Amino acid sequence: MGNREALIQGAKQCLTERGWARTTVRDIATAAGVNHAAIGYHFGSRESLLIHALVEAVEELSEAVSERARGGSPEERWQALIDTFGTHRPLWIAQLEAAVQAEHSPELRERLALAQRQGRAGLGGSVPLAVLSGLMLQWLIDPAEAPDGAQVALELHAQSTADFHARSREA
Amino acid sequence: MGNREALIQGAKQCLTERGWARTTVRDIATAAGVNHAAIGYHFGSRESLLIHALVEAVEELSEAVSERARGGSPEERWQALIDTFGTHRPLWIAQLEAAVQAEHSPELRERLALAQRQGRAGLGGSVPLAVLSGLMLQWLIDPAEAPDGAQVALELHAQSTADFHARSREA
DNA sequence: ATCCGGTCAAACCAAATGGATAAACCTGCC
DNA sequence: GGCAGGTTTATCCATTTGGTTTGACCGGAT
Repeated sequence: MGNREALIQGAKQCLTERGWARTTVRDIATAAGVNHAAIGYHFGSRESLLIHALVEAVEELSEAVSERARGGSPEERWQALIDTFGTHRPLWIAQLEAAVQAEHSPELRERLALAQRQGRAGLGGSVPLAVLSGLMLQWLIDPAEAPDGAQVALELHAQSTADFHARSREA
Repeated sequence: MGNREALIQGAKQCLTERGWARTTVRDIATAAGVNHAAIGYHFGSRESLLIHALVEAVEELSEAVSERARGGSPEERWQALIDTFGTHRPLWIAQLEAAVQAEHSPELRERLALAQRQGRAGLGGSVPLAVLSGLMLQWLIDPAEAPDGAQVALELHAQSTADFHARSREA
């Protein structure tokens, strides 16, 4: 593995362990087992490297999610997706960090917008994608209170009923 | 307004304009019209101030959301909630930043977990909360592609039908 | 063997950063 | 007036930071 690849790996590791704000060029270089001057050589700047790392992580996550988006009952599918919060935790954290940094980097925002369109296509709508990323937020903050696949499937099913009730109440 | 309050306001402003990673003590002090030594005096450290600011923002957002979570048809309610992405954009950005920083601050995570429980109660379940925060992510990254209230209500309703189809396909 | 482009690392640097210090500044009270 | 409390500011400081420079290194082509 060349230094360039090692740096991206190290950056991904630092992003999940310390987050963008707390990651220094020396942290990344140490994690990668490389001199920190290599960052300037290969990427020009710390920010550029971090964005590269985030983009790569987001793409990996996209793939992992789309693999689990099809097959089985809704409950099973939701559970499989929810399980990725644990199995792919670093990628999900990167995804979250990417969303934050996208507010300050048009390039990153563009990449995320693309991944989002793919996500909508893979999951079959804006709402399933919203549910998935929203559940991720809940799971990261308080896994004990986050719902499982059965609960999600149940609530989604109950939603149309609730809607109906709300409509009639409104009349 | 005392310096302490001014600092929290300035911190909130910096958090939305530059994000946690790019906000320095001097940025905050300038935004607040205050000497940056006041941060040490009132909060002890930059991090402590930023966390205070995030917590305050999250609480403001909680309130704004719960005000709009009731009344009207589902479509109207969803639209009212989606509208807050624009009207309360700074607070939503703070919420997102808070979720990221919660990974590195147990205190902040605790506060967010509380707000999350309130959110579930106010919106009537884990899934509505997930939908709302997931939509926020979509809207921040690509407002043009994010769905409106009608679309969300429609997809939510269609969800149970889709579930049914999936179940029968599975058999 | 030598040259050469690309890669790497040790040392260096200026600037920025978070925080500490200590002196001024109020404001209410005796 | 003058004292005492908390508050605010100007200034200082050590450290960290991102980035650059310079020379070594390496593999392949000549």
